[in-house]
Amino acid sequence: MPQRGRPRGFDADEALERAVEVFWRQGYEGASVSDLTAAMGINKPSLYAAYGGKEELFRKAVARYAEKDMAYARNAFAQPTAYEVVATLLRENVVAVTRTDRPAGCLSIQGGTACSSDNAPVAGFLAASRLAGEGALADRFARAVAEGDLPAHADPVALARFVMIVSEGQAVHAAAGVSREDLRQAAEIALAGFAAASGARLPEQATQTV
Amino acid sequence: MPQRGRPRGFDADEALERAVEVFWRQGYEGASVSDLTAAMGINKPSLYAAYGGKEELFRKAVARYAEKDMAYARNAFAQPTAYEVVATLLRENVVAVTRTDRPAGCLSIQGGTACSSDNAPVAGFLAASRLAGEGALADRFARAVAEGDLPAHADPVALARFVMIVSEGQAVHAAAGVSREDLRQAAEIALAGFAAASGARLPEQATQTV
DNA sequence: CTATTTATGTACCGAGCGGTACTGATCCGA
DNA sequence: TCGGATCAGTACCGCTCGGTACATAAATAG
Repeated sequence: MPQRGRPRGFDADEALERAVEVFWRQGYEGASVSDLTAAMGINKPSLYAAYGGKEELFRKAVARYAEKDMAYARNAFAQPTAYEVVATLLRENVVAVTRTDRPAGCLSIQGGTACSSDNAPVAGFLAASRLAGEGALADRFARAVAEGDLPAHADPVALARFVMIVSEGQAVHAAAGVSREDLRQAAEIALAGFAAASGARLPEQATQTV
Repeated sequence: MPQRGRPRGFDADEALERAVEVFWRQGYEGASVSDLTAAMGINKPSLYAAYGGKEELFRKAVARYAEKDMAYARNAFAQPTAYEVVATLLRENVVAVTRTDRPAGCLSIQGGTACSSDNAPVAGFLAASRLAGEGALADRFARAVAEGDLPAHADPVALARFVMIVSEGQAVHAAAGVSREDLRQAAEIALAGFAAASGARLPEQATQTV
């Protein structure tokens, strides 16, 4: 179907990308519509016509973030063993939250853990999406138990929770300015903890020490 | 020195306590001055006269929070061994971020990890205070190395970072509504990781498994 | 008593918020 | 070339923001 009417004067996908960065840096409440339109290079009515409003734009931004900036997580899930899943997840998470071409931390947390009662749905939406990722990881660990890759007594849900907690802590730390190398050390300690607590089969020799 | 002029019609300390809860639940930016005065039971001019302004009130609220709600941390630091310091810290942190008589999570994170550029000092202040706690923990671990309680090759700074990362993740998770018991499991995994990675002397038998 | 000092409560300030009405500009199809 | 459709830009909406002026109430000092 050919286009009808005047064509859009900006790239909606690229403008959304700019919005991602503003929300990431300033949070949902800290990002004003004026901040957003300035970064996106458009006017307010264009924002409302193309995305529906501030909250809808935020949800679209989070979706884009999950697809582009969290791609490493899907890659991690595809690793053959639970240990390698966690190793990839934690190490790649450290890289993701400390990219120099991106705001520090993670949009899912920077977006807002707390907010005014008016915006409570936003914080709830972010929390739910984080917990959804945790559920997917638990499913992956359950598969590992079924495959004998994790021992039968391992608790997939508890292990997934631990890994996500570490990831979230890494993101908070990164937002505070902690360096990639410093976070890497912490990731290795967490990985050792995972190995010790889960009884996971290790790829090489022993757990690392700091 | 006797009082001069009309006496204050409210308890400044109790009102500050109410402000702590509002900031904790809604974050710095999400808490409007009207929200605060309503919860504190005072009018705006009283707030400005007694505390100086919104940002000053927030700083006083954080100070009060650190003194009252983080008392468990000072208790943890006084434990005799590094392992017990971490065990107390992580376990008590789980309790602190899931109190039913308090907002979920931790003011230091709920207060705001990201915010508008106008309020950047607030986020920076919170990040700095978290990292200060991490430094204190690193000092405690350094003492443990000196005392032979941690092996000489243990890295106090890296270990402290790991523990704080887990604490922050626990707070984020708690704010998302995860239960105390669920967080406890994660704390035990982290503790096992600390033991495995640090080579700390354990109080009893072996590391726990989930 | 009056004078002084401090707190309270109302009413208000300029500024910015999220969101929109309206006027033109720019494309398509007929 | 013209009509319908969609977008762009300005200018504005009501509302709330953080913060304050001002008049009044309640205490002490003399």
